[in-house]
Amino acid sequence: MEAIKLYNTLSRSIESFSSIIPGKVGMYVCGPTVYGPPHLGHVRGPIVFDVFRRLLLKKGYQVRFVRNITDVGHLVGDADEGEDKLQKQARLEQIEPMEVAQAYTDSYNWVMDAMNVMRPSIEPKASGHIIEQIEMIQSIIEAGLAYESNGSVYFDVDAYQANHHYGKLSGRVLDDLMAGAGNASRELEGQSEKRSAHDFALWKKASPEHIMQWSSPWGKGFPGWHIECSAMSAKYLGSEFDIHGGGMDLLFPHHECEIAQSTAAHKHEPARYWMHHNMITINGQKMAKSLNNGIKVSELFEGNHPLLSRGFGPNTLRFFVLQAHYRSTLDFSQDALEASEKGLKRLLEAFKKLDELTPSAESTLDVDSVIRDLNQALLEDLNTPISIAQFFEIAKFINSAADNKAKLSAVDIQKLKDAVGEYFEGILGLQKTEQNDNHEVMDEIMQILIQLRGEAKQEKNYALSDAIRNRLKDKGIELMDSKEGTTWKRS
RNA sequence: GGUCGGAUGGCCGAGCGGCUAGGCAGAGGUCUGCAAAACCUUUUACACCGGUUCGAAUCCGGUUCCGACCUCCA
Repeated sequence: MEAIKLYNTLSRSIESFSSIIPGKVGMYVCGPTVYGPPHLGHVRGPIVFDVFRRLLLKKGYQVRFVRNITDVGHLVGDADEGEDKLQKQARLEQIEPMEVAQAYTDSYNWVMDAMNVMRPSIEPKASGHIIEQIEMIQSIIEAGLAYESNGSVYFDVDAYQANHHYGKLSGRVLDDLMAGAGNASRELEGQSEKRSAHDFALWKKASPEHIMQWSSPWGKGFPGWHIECSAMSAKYLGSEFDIHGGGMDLLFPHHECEIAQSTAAHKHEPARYWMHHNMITINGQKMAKSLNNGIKVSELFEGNHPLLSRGFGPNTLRFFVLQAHYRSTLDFSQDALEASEKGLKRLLEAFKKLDELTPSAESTLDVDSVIRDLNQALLEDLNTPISIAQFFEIAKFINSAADNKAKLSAVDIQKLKDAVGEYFEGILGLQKTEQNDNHEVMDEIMQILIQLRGEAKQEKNYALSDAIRNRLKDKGIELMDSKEGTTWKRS
């Protein structure tokens, strides 16, 4: 089996990957909190980890890929202290919290499907694993590393610190955290119940008006902010599994807390490799709700956003994401999207010619080395931009051969076809055809037809103008004339 | 304030000690009824100041900017 190298946040270095059980990989990725429509930031992680999963599969591993849905427990900012995000949204929309969660889960998965991200092997919901979370909290209490206080349960960081290193993943030092805590003006709810400011909640007591609450040994409440991932990863992948992935913004406190909780409950660390992808930025800043600079995926697809003059398809978005290395920030702009779209189009046009090439007796191009580099790049910490660069080499080969400026043998042509199938489609997960259900582009086309038909009408060439209208109608598009002009719609 | 990361040509983005990254845009050419596509050629780089080295975008030190995390976040 070829060696896969990946950057492990735990060691801050690139390591050779080896699985706990030979040939099998357990992978857990933090999924979305489903309280809002999917935005651009939701897109990068799933794509990156999807490519890594596909790489593992292609290299012969059996992979169990778990990605959770968080539908409970997270609190909103200080403006809405103590109120569950889902509850808040539900109140606004006058529907059940679970209905909100379901709707956003569906739209999230719709986006994932559109981007050709494989569905997880298991997609556990936090709300469906309350018992597991309670059990895990109990074992942490039994280990003497958590305490109950006024109906809530907190993780005792100081007690844990006696025998473990809280902060080993993120490189935090407890004293620094204290220094930082003094700086934070915001007073979190229940701070006085804690023995120490850096203790974090495993279970939170719910106020009576709190809709989402469950019975527990400590009274009615809801699980803490980090316990779900620990409980669900252990349930489906075992208390020790291979890879845990997520965004860099989750490194601290979320993943740090996961390590502490799991270690407290299971006496050993949960994951061997921690993978973190970097953020998508816009004008150099990450997209965040607090900055109000997020772009919804639907807005991107439709071009319905102040920063966009037109829409871009999901395949383009996936390509755009993979043109940057996953550990670098990726700056979003219309220009960057356009460059990706054009580049992708060039690749797809070249691939189409693959079937029409007339083979030569021998090749004048080194197909093997390009494919070798392509494979090597993916094995080296998932260097997708380099692997894509090799596909541009391949496109150049194909185009040159099509122009009779180079020769490719039948064997090499087949190798290129296989590379497109195995790597471009199989691992990078890119589609060979961009389904252009793009309203902006469609509308531009329609405006041209409408204008031509208008000119025909001016010349009283009604045979032609009617022919245009009738033939469009046959294709399911209706033209409607009015004083203000002609509009169109799908009938 | 603490911790960590980054500054690459008009834009996006690789590289991390010597060898063209790549894409988009720009320029010239070939082809072409015109366009487009394609092909060939080509212009713009490594924030700044020192140091190590035969050789540095790449290593070390300093400076200046920018960002992430410390709070829900992908």
